[in-house]
Amino acid sequence: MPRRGTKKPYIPIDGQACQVRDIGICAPFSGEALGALETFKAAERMYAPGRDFLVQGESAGEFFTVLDGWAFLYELLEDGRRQILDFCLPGAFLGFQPDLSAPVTYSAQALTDMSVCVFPRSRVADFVRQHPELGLRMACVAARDQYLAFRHLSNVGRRTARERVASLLLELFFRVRLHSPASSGDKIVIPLTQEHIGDALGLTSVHVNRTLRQLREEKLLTLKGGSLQVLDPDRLAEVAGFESDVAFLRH
Amino acid sequence: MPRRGTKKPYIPIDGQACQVRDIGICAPFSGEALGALETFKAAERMYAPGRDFLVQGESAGEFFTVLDGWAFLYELLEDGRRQILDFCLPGAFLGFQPDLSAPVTYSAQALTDMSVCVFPRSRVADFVRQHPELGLRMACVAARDQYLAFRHLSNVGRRTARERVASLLLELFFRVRLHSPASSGDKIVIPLTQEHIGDALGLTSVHVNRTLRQLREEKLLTLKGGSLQVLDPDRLAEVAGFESDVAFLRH
DNA sequence: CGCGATTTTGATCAATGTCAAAGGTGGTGG
DNA sequence: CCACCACCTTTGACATTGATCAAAATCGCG
Repeated sequence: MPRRGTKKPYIPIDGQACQVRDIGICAPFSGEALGALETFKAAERMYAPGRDFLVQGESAGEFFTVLDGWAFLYELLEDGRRQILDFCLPGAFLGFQPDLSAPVTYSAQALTDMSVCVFPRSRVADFVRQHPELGLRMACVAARDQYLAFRHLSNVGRRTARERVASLLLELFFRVRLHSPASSGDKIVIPLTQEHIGDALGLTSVHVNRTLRQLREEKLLTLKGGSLQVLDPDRLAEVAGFESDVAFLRH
Repeated sequence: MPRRGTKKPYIPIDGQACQVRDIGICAPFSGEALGALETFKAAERMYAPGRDFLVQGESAGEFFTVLDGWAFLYELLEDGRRQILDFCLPGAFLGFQPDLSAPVTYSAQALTDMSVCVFPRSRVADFVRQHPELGLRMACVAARDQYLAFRHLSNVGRRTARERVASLLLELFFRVRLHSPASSGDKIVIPLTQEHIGDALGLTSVHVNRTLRQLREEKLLTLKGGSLQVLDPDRLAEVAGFESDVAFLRH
């Protein structure tokens, strides 16, 4: 939803306008505050697919907003089992934690080429004191992320494989379409392997494969070569067990 | 850990000092700001066990800090399956969400008699503008809660029943002991049924029962009549798959 | 003492994991 | 342009975990 008809004061960043101004941590700012926020920002950076740009157990000293591309957060158990905690799309805010000097508790890996906006942890407290809006905004974003994490937990804890797969794919479908004005067809680009999907849902990739085949045979969706086509959103939503409201559209 | 040797300026609330001053949302405040915070607070309230004080789908208009007692957050699927999202102990902060007028996305139920501190959602934005510390504090608490939710997700998604049960009980064991100066023995009060445990871990209560029996037979713990005794914390931690660091002790 | 809720146990079943191997696919260097 | 390679997908046979159903034992409490 575009905010009131005001012309948004885009800040040129390295020569181009910020693409996530309206959905990221900076959304509530304008005018002078936006300029100040610009001084808070430490850098802009790019990562290649497969790159771990946050590593569980290491201290990071910075946090991020995703400007472009996909990433995911994950946790690794000692024996190699992996749980994907969240998929991060443009606008996502990650790496912030209460104890700013402590090691981070999860890893983050790029799925595609991506660019991020980097903020230094050290100055966040000072900056929030000067610009209270930012603290509130961070709390709000964190609350929304908590909601997503809770939904994710319900899926994994209390739904069947079929429901989980349908639910995840449909959620990503909506999240992607919401912020890419181009694609409003039934097809989106989704840079995940079946193993990613399994690791997000607490399933093996083999079982994800079988489940996808089933959904394909029922003409609900196609997932092939990084491209997801949702053939019957309504029926798929039913399978996923979504209630009528689609509150998560807010991302 | 007590903050520097300063005498903490306890606010008398309805005649008694706040028990969660150091761990709740109010921790960073003192002096005049603390007085202001007091004016932000709307009420103090008590709930009996079993009482749903937040209901999924309804608008609440307020959020809470737990002063005393236990509660849990949960989500209900249409067919009655329940996922417990989090157990709330004194100091927990719940009910805050980005869109302050939207319906809440989860329910909250008291497990014991409990008392909560109530804040009005409507005034939070104004209040944060006046007291930026609060925004930062809320963001920090939210970040910590996200960490707990992520751990929970990893447990449910990628661990066996045995590991999940060990992990949850050990975590609660530490969380309880951390804030109740009295109990430093190997026994804590834990007001959960096996069904609660199952609903938190994505298991049936029957299977929780069998798993508990196994752990009991291995002399790792006892859970009986609302009382948990941890007989061998080290071996239990091994079963739970905890890495050496016990970062969650921060709650 | 009796009742509802909870725990415990057994027998059986279904969902999902494991292991293994055969296709696909895209990218890279010769 | 082809061949090869790494990685991903697909499928089959079988194993295992945890679910389901059902009933008995126990507990807390009025």
